[in-house]
Amino acid sequence: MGHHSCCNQQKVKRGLWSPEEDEKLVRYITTYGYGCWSEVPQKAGLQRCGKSCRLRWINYLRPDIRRGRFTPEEEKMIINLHGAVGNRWAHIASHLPGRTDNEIKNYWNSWIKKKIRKPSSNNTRTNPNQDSHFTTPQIQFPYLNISTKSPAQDTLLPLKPTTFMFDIGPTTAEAIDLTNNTRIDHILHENALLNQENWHHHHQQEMLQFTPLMENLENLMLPIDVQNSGTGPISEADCLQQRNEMNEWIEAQNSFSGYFLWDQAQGNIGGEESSSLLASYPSSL
DNA sequence: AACTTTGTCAACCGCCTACGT
DNA sequence: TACGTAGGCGGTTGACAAAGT
Repeated sequence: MGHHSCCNQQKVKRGLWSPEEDEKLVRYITTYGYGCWSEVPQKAGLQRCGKSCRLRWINYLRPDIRRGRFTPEEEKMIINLHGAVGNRWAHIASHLPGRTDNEIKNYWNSWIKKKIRKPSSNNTRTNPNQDSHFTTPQIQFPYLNISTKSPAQDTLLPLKPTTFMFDIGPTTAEAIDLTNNTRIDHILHENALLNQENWHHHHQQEMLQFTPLMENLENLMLPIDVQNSGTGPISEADCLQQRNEMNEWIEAQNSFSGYFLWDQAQGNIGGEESSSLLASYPSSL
């Protein structure tokens, strides 16, 4: 009773892992890989449940894990992403190579505790909302409410209006080189794949990574949204077109001041269609 | 030095979803 | 369709260490 459903067997060990157990798990995984975690304990000679093995591997033993303090860049990333997507730790972790959801969650929770304990002392931010639950500044741009679908359409159509979903991916923001089209290619390609297979998992976070000249944004966004709204998965050709339009637009700009987290789904939660710009990084608004 | 409080973080719990039967 | 299982996820716990008294 009280034991996890996967761990019903009598002699299942729990608690901290010993170095011997770690060694067994590492040896097994590096030799045979992991297809089915529930088989791993028996095959690796461990008195653990598969879930425990999985967790130990993912959070501690896998070779590409990154340990130690978060860098300032990582901290910024966490704060901004949390402002956009909330407690979706796995999602946030996917943007920080080598970091685990657990680690980020722990970091965030202890950071929150510190902030609560020391309210507003050494707080350099200007937005008073941030101390409540550390959202990034919420700035509404009503003229960018471009979704025109009804809630019914929302459930019927597999594809939300796309806007541009610029997911910064596994690299840090600094790695984005706007003079280099390769990065843009990658992002748009990722966008295409997501729209075909996985859109609903990612729709909450959309990034606009260009200068916030709103009239230009509006000009740019509207046609593309209309074009792709409810028409099914975006093709590679559409992505190429998006890229070309975007490149033209980028070239027309004189400066780049950051990227922006764009949460189009937010308004849909309450049944009201709206979009909001949630955060900017690294520039301030 | 002894004890208490606070902080950190690995690991667990229970819920959820996907998938197979 | 209903059910069972595996794995992914976020919330939470608790062991241990560090800091404070």
